[in-house]
Amino acid sequence: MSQAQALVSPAGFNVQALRSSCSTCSMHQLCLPMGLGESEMHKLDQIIGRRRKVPKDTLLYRMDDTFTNLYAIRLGHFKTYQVSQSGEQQITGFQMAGELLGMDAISTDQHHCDAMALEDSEVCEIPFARLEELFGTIPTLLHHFHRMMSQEITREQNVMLLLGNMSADQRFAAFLVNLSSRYAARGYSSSTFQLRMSREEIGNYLGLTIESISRLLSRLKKQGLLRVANREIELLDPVRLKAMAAGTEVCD
Amino acid sequence: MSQAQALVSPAGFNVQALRSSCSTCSMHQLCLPMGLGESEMHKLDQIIGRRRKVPKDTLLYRMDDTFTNLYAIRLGHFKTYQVSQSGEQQITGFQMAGELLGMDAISTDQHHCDAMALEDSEVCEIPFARLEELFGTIPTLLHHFHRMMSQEITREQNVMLLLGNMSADQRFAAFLVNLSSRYAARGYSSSTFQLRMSREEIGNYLGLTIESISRLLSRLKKQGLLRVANREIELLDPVRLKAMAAGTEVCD
DNA sequence: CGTTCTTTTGATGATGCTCAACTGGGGTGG
DNA sequence: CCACCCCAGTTGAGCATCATCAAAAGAACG
Repeated sequence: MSQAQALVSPAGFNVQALRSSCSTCSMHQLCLPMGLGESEMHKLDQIIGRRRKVPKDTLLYRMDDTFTNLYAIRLGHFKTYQVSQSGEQQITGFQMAGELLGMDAISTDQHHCDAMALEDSEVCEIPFARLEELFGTIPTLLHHFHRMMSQEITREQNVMLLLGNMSADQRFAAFLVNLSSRYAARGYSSSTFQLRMSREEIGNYLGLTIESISRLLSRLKKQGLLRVANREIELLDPVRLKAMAAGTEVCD
Repeated sequence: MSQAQALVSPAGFNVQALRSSCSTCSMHQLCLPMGLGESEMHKLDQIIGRRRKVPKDTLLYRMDDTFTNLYAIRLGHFKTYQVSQSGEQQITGFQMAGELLGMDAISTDQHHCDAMALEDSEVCEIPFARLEELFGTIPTLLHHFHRMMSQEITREQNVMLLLGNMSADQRFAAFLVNLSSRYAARGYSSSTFQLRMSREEIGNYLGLTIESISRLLSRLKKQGLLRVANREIELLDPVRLKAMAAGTEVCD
């Protein structure tokens, strides 16, 4: 029975339906199997474990858990955060469909952060040991995996730049522009989208307080750069917003 | 002619002498060849290009350079920094012997930052394409490479934590403690070492100004936590310093 | 031994934080 | 269906931390 059939099985719920299949996944051009041929993608499918649902506010993994799987986000949004020695949490990233979770755990075989679903989500479990075996036979896969790890490194460097020497205005504008482009890459609107995270979470990520985020939103709204209704956001002037992130446009 | 012979060749300067050899390198237990056997290390030696000298204040590579090599630091210290759109630079890391430079460039085949020597240094050029070929035959090497990339990711996450919600005191203490442990791992004193970077560079890295760093140094000196003479540093009370980094000990 | 660059120290000020009160939307129970 | 509550978010006032500006002192270099 093919997986496509399984997915429409009249039985409704079906264990087979929970098996992941890269070829039928809308994210496969952004995710690990990018650039693979049919047969290679099939090999990858073989090692990918179950598809796992992660309800909102639930942990996918937790700091110090032993590392066995990477997770590809199939659906939904996550946040990853570290907890400092003094108990403060620092959000290190917001991840969306097509992105890979858990790469920071390879170095010590222990996860270095918590990963929590911001909404009901689904991930594909990828046993890392078996993935490494596959690398030997599919160089394309290996190369793309390296690109994804490298991309994570540069993403974090950009956040360091943001936290290290950008003003509150710039940080927030950069944050919105970043979200916008990631939604665009997924075929969604680059101008209208829902924030999946609270103001507090945005503030934490950007090294600011919830009050600052709230004020920032109000000001950008007043300046006609945004339309805001709760977590629904519309970017009215992406060009000026980018200029603001770059520090060209001063927000007054 | 063996490489060991080449190194002591009476001819003095000698092209062979500039060939790298992992087995004779004091850093090989920290660096890429960690855990490799004799023959595997030899294979790695085969692909490693020349050993390259990088004089102080010289760029090893520059942002937007096309990526062909990773670099293993054999000797010396480097800084990597990004330049923001507004022209500000943000130092993203200080690297020392045994560490790998250039991993952020894999994702786009272009370097994403500048790498500059903080003192006269030497690196081993590692052609990445050939390294990837080797991965197919030496799984241990591949696995360790993944660990090194992953380690870079967690390192950066720690910096995000530092920049995102630590006070100036905590940042600076964490910085010193980090240097200390890295020197310890290399067999140097964990309490006495030379800062290879200027106060300005420290400040830039930590998201602070040079004046703040200077004041911080003066205060820690007055409190008896440090001895400072120019760039020579002695940590007099590592325990309290760690407590300060953790936010337990308040610096008054 | 002068020149230049880095560092130190002091005085002042702005950005973003803290604390506090208020608003509004969504869910729940009467 | 409405009233109420609760939580997330908003707004305001005052304040702290760290930045900025300025000047002097000290190291490094030729």
